[in-house]
Amino acid sequence: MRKPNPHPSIPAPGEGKRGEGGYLGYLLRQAAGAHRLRMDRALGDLGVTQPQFVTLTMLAAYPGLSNADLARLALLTPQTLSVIVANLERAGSLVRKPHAIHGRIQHIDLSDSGRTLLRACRERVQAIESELTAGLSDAEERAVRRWLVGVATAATVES
Amino acid sequence: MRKPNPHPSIPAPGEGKRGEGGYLGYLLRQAAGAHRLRMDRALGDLGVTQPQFVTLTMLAAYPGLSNADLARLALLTPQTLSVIVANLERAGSLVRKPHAIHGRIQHIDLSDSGRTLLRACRERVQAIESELTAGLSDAEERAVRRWLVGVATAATVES
DNA sequence: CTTATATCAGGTACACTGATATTC
DNA sequence: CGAATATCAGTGAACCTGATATAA
Repeated sequence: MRKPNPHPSIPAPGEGKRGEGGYLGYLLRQAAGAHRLRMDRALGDLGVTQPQFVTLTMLAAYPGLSNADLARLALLTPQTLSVIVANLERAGSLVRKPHAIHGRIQHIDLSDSGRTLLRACRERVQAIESELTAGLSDAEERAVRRWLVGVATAATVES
Repeated sequence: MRKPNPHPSIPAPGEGKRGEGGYLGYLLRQAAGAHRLRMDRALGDLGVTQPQFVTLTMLAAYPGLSNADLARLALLTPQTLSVIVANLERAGSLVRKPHAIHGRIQHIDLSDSGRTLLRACRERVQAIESELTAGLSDAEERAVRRWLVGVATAATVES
């Protein structure tokens, strides 16, 4: 039992009845977990988590989004995302404008320090990103992207 | 919240400088999150989470693994996995044999109810699995699998 | 002494449901 | 009233690091 796994190369259990490789969902989870780990390591000393990085990136691309908007984009509940936003606000990375003229909507924007922080994050993430695409042909990368988007949106459709 | 989401189609922010679609890691996280959500919904009333399902599946494929073994396979720390194992043990889905003859290794096996539970989980997961591969040609599925495995193992190699 | 195992202790971010208040 | 927003309260599984004890 000591070395049941000289190099698991991820066994991916599951009856490969009609297929070959076992659960695709298992591989998806495995890959996402590994990626999350690398991101945590890369961004850890900046005090930024993966969900926080996503949120910062969203806000950089679409300034002034509301909590609810962000939750929809991230496919999370507003309550969940409000925690992430609160943590980022506590760190001074973003600013909420209670303003909104009408409604109780709170528009959220990156602060200057938030923008600086995001730039620092991007530098580190770039290296990881490049490795993700390394070894993929253009056609393969397109297929992978299309598949990922499909999986992400499929869950959105039903409900 | 009923249908707040006509269909964002996941913007995937990130400067598409040299590429087109933005962060691949973002899409990966998005897809994994959506998949986790679907799994939670499908397995929720069985009281099983995705990590627990993975662990059960592992044990079915490789009975008698230790906590440390499982942690390595799942790319997690032993402490993290021990929590998952503890939850499964509390539910009576698995049995730990303090035995081990030598060492303090605790061999873990599915209980009868654990096996029954796993069967029930599989039925529900099958549907989700099929949807994952739907719309993929054989070549594309191979590419996706290869990519996922690569991403998962890349993090393993370094350290 | 070194390595691997298990486990205790502590901490945190994430993610959920449920209930409430506000505003259009 | 209905719909969308925000937010409070509570719960819990999953992650982590660090320290400890035991055994090969």
